[in-house]
Amino acid sequence: MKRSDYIPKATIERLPLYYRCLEKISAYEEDEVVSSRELGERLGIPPTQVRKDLSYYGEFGRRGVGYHVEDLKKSLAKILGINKTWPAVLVGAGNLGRALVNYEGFQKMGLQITDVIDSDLDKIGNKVGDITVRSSKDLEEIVKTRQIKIGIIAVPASAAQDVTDLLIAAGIKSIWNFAPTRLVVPEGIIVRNEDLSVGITSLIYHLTWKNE
Amino acid sequence: MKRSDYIPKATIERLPLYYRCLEKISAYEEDEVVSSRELGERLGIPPTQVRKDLSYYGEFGRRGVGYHVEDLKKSLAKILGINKTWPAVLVGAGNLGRALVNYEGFQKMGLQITDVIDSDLDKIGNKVGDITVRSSKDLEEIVKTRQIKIGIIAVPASAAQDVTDLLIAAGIKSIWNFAPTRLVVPEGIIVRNEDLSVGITSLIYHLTWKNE
DNA sequence: TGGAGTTTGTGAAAGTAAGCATAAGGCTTC
DNA sequence: GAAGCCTTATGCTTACTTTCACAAACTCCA
Repeated sequence: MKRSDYIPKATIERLPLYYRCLEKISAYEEDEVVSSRELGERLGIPPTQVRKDLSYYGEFGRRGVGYHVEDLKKSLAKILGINKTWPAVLVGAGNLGRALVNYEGFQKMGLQITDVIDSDLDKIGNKVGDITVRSSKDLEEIVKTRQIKIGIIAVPASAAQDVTDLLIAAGIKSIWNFAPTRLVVPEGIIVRNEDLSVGITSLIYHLTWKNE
Repeated sequence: MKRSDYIPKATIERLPLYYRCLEKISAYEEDEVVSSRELGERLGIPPTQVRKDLSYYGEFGRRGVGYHVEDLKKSLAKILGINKTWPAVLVGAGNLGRALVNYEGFQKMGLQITDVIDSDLDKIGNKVGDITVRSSKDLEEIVKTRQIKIGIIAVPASAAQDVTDLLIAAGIKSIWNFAPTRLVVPEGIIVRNEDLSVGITSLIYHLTWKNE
């Protein structure tokens, strides 16, 4: 697949939006074709931006016509790597952990949380959705047998670095971190921080300064 | 308070990180002063970036010395608007809603979820943390009496627009949206989307393309 | 007091991302 | 099959963000 040498980070953040929008169109509309204008309107993104983003990966549209919904959806799935299912292990069976396990939207994006780990002896053995909570002693075996590459951290900030080290020792390649702290990881490990406090703080900031 | 005419969006996203880092230093270290170099190192941000970000709002440091931890913390709290407490109403008492209510980190950032709304009759009357779930019929009264400006949407995408309209009708000024959909709102209403699927998809993308 | 060593604040330069303008292809109608 | 109207793809321009470079201010020590 074509792929330009340099692709803006912001473009990569928009691709999932395009994908999800196409899925919606595919499910609820009978249009076979969609224009960059319409796609953009639905997402609040200028049409030139939509086209430029897609152009980094090839020519998916037909001039004078638009983009074929199903084809573009498939292409985007392949670009994003969500044309296959990625098993993942989640650490932390608290409220947030349970919310993540039960969140329906992830399945569609290729994420499948297959295992849940917690250090709390009271929680081990309990069910979270269909999954039985296990001890971190089992982590390495779980990662190996399922060939898991993604670890999800949903523990308090104070425990996050220890969990990170455990995950990496077990062979994890990438970490989705919900703890509000910066993780130290070896070269080559991908970390994505999902810091909810930043979101609310930036909202409060805008509320505070709105009329000045 | 000084504030430059134009401030990069990215700067505003970093301010909460500085604030939280200062809080940690203030709580666990005895240093009274911190340099932009150290602050940056702890967060993985270049020191010049730290200084530039702060400089949009004034001169907080002393040359040759650094920044006084407590003073800078106070200044940032004021800049971010988190020197006061912001009451908020959350709609959607599902797993995610419960996780948000019980998340400890928000309190420190000025957010206090005071009320929870759900349309599910089975959930109304139940407790989420210390809060009793109420019907959307009570929304307007809740918002008025508590002078709530922030609404949090933790319902499925299909219900999100209806909830948005309700919140705005009740007098809400800003929305923190966890539903994976774009909300249509009148001029002047602030919306912040917290789209978890984007995070995991971008992680999978990087995992997919890592070695090419 | 003065010189060496720090560290901030900021204008200027470099690097990144978005938006514009236009060429090229495609459909429809007469 | 040609004119008119769409829509994509993309080089170029404009706008935004980060990084650099250095003056200014402070500390410490001889």
